[in-house]
Amino acid sequence: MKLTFEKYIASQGLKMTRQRGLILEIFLKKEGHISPEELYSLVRKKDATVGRATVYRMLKLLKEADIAREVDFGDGFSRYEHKYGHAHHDHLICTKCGKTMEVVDEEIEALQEKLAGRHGFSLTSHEMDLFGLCPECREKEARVKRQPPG
Amino acid sequence: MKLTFEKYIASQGLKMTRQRGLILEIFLKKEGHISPEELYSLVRKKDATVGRATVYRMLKLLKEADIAREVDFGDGFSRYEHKYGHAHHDHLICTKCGKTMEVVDEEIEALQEKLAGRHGFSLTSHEMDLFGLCPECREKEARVKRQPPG
DNA sequence: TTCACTGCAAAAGATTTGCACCCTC
DNA sequence: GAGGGTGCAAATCTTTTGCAGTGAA
Repeated sequence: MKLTFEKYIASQGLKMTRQRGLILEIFLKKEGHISPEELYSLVRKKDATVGRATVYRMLKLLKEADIAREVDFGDGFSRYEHKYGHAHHDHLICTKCGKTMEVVDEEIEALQEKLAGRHGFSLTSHEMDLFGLCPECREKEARVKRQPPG
Repeated sequence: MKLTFEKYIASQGLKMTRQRGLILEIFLKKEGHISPEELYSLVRKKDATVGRATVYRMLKLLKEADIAREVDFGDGFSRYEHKYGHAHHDHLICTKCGKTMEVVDEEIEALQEKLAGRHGFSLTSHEMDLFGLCPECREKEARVKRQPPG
């Protein structure tokens, strides 16, 4: 993965730097998605001199190098996840506690292709986010109903 | 639809105003999605005294009244669409020309429920955006390949 | 008459950019 | 040594908010 990035960097006539190495390392360690701000704060813990702009610029680069994927839960800020050991997947998002799960359903994937095909589209990517209540929050909800406060 | 809004307004102890009437009217006329800025500029054409904040506040209200749905294509700004004659649907988006189509596939909808259920989630909503090339852009693409410029 | 509503301008919050200096290659 | 990279602060861009005046019920 690091190699992939170095190859990309070289192919574009760009340069490898201490900052890029550090950001990449931390980004790859993080499973699931991470916001630029979270990443920035993790990076700062290791090296407080790195600037916020560098993190943003690096994320853009990672996307171009096809190492990161940008996801958007529509809550006002972006998130990124690396593709290492992470094939494409969709998200189950709890609207109460914010927990997310990565899921894939091959049947759905296939139907998406068919659906697009029926309209003459050729698909390059998709994003599917399913919002609802996670098991824990459903349980809590049920408990509240049984015994209302007050 | 206008009635639905008026009912909602009344039920919340809010008031109907000239601005709200105008924004609602223009919003309902627009098929497909519209960004706050677009809506604002359409409204200004009819009444140049309406403020941008009023449009934003109205969109929030329309969402609460369950008349509008917010969609997010992850390009940095929000979009809204009304539900009048618009059942739930997903989107096919051309990454080249930006054209969008509304689509629904009952089979996919059903599988989404099943998928969520397998993980103990109860769904309240979802967003599915399929990105790719529309028929026209595919055709153009193919033509370019056959006869490269230069 | 009472509050909700409005426009404006300022504020907020995420992301980008201009610039002078730094450091790979 | 050349040219890309960096940090910082300022700039952008979308959306929200505070406020004093306005208007619906």
